[in-house]
Amino acid sequence: MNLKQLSHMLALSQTTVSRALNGYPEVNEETRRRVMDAAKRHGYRPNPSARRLATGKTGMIGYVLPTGATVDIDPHFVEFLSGLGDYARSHELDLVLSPADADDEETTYRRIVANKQVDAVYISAPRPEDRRVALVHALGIPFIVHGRSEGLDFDYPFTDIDNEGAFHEAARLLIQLGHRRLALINGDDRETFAIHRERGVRRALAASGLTLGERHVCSLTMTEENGYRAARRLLEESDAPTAIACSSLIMSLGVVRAVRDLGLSIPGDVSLIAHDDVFPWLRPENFSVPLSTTRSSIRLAGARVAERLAARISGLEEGVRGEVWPVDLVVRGSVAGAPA
Amino acid sequence: MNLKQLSHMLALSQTTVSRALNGYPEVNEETRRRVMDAAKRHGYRPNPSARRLATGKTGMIGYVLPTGATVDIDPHFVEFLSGLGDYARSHELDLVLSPADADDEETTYRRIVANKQVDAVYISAPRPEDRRVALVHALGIPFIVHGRSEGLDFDYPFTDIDNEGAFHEAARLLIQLGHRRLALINGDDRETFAIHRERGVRRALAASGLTLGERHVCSLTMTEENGYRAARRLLEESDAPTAIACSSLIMSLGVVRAVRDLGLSIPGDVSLIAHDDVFPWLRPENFSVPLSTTRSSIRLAGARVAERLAARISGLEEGVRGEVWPVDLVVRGSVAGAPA
DNA sequence: AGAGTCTTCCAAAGCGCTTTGGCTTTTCTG
DNA sequence: CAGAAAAGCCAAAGCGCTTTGGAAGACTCT
Repeated sequence: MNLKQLSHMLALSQTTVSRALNGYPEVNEETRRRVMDAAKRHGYRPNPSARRLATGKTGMIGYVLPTGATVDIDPHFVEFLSGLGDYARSHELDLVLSPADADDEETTYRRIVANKQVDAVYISAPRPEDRRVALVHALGIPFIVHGRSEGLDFDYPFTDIDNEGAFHEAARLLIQLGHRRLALINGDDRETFAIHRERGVRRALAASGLTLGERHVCSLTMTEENGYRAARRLLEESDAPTAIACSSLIMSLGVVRAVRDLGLSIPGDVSLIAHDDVFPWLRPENFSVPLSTTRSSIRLAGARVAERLAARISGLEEGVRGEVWPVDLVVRGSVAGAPA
Repeated sequence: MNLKQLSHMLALSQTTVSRALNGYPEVNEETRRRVMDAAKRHGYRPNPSARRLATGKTGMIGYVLPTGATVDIDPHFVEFLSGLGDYARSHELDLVLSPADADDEETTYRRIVANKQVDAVYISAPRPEDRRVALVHALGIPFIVHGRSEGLDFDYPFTDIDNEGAFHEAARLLIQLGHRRLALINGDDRETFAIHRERGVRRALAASGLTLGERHVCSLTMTEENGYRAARRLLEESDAPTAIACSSLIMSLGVVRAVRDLGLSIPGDVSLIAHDDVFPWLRPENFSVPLSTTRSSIRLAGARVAERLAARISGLEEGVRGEVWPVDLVVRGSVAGAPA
């Protein structure tokens, strides 16, 4: 059932039927009702391919997915996706993942924009002076950044959490508990979130006249193994830290294992606070020693990004407002006063 | 730059240019070269929206993503996606995720097929008599099932691993080591993979005149917490198992924690074998006691599914061949002879 | 009543591609 | 060398929708 058939059986022109269906004002309410009715009764659904050729609108939001034999997709992605998908569904939006060579995402961005394959895109895991952000900005497609870049000479819309604030608070708590030697086991510090977290820790330390030793900050992809290695290296040093802030729950699994392997204990010998993106399958309260966390649901962020993308597509949101969500500090058993 | 312009500047008809570009035979090789050349030089890329309206081909593969406030996307998904994306990229395929109400995926399948939004779909986590499989089969869109259904009155193409064989081997090893009371901590047993795994364990036990006690098999979503609960319940019973087979690495984190909480040890008091889908961020050899596993890369499966989808789209693969991959049994420190 | 203004609808021109059917020209065949 | 077959190209008709530019009729106003 296409528009032609429908309009023919209504003895109306395609124009009128199309307009009736799309809510244009220049059609009699009585007529509109008739059209709507017939459309529903015959299960008419406009062909999206035709519509997108005519309008350029696709009803899809895009994400460029870096791939490659050595490229691992962040497990956080799936949680973000849960939120994004949940919102997208309610607005009849689909998500298209365009796989790209991780070393050349630009080509893919250009392609999906030039081909009008999606109405908007989002960008995740941004870095300072992120080229993708600059690119989509230049290309003029609606977009939202999940996270923040830095050092760009223009403003752009983003949704981020207060990584600096979160880690500042975490560090401040540890310092208040008497810790003097803190360490940070961070994610990839080419990404802004990691930079902000480090900044937060440093700021808290500085406020008490302390510093973050150069060897006391690690930047690694967030795997259990890397958490283990980092913790092990840190704790075997002569000036081992008495408290660790860790950027991910997965890494802290490794940290906990390292602590145990070294015959140390949490929080007796070392306090631990990690960032929790809220996974349904791994919860900080269930760690052998319940883990203190800075918590922010990445799933909620996904839903929010979808919401803003939808708003931008339909013109309801304009401007370049960046929003920064506060992060909860949840204190559990893994922190205690510094050992004597 | 569109076809019209290009053909005009080549002084050829759109027909000829289109055919030259798409490799049709009825065009002079010399002409084809000229066309190809000009196309490249001017960076001509056919508009996909127009192409899909004309041909019905979209260059996209689809996946219906169950969503909802209480629905969690399986963390395995992201690894599968890595493989799928990696292959898809090399074939210029995009992946479209269509979020659906988890209680009504059918509507979404019908929509994406009716609208010709994708060239093929894949289905994951199938159940016996899976309605989605029956549906896409009936709708006639090319598809591959990742995993297997059961009890369907038609054949269909799938890529699965030998779950039954894997858990049969695992259980057989444990039995050979003298274990008599095995337990299975399984995933959701409404899904075929879990049924097959249980079947494998039972078959191995039966071969030695043993059985799987009713209370010795748990079926839960695969979270750390559920692994803990299940293990704890099992090990606190009077006829506690001396060996556990576990369906996921994440769950076994909880199992290990439970064992430790109860003052028991692996493998002294209880042997443990888990299934490993191969996550980059959590590796069985790094467990405090290196974990024996049945191993199969879900990422490879993703790539294979993409490969088969691409083949089916281009007509290179036909028929309903199901393929079943063997699974490695990797023995590490977590298994030992049964305690006296 | 005539002019002007709405209201309501329509015909037709796109959107940019593929493909059918046919028309020349060239090449082969007996 | 005539006739048939093959090669190479083209015009135009879709694909199914939106949107432009009217037009016809109804209504208002002076």
